[in-house]
Amino acid sequence: MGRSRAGASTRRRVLPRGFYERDTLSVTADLIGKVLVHRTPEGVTAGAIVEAEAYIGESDPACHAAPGPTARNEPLYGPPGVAYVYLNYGMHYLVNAVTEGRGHPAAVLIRALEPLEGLDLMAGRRAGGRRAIEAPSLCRGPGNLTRALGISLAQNRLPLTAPPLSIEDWGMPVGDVVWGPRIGIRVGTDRPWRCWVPGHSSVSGRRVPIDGGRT
DNA sequence: CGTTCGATGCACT
DNA sequence: GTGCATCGAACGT
Repeated sequence: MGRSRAGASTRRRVLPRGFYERDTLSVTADLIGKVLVHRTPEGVTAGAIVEAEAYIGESDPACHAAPGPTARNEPLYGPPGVAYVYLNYGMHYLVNAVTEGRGHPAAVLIRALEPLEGLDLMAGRRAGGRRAIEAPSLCRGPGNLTRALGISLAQNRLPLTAPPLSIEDWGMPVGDVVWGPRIGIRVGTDRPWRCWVPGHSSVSGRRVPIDGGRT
């Protein structure tokens, strides 16, 4: 047993299906600090979740289950612990973790990661002939993180409880999280179901809450 | 700083 | 045909 790294725990536990088989707001909060990992032939990319949103049930107008069962949202009605990926605005893939189960369609949208592993690969996938992307921006925003990790419709319905796509506990220290309204949606903005690490440089949207940001 | 707006594919009405 | 769970360039203040 090589104790490889100094400091942080080296134990890496893949979250089991039972983790997701709970009320969605609890899962959302508990996903903060967990690590989304994608293992591909190109290499491994991974990042700690620092921002997520809950979408809960057919009564949530912003949830894809709002219209009832359709071809696209079918994964929401399936077992929890599965990836729900879809194409938005014709160009961005968004990844969710399906929760609850038992015919109760709900999911957590992963909105931002703190890059931990495979930063060069992320940068290569993000590159678009523009200037170099700073590390905190590589996985800032739901469309950006899927691109950085190489997640597309090919990963839709994959279990998150085993490679190649998994969410793991790497023993990352987690401080306080805060809640606020979900962003980027036209309906259901009244529900404070967005959860994030306050002040984190990889969180999307306006990251300086109230006090005014200094410097 | 701030806001506006085009890109681009497809699920759903 | 309409409208997105987005992003970033372009422009205004």
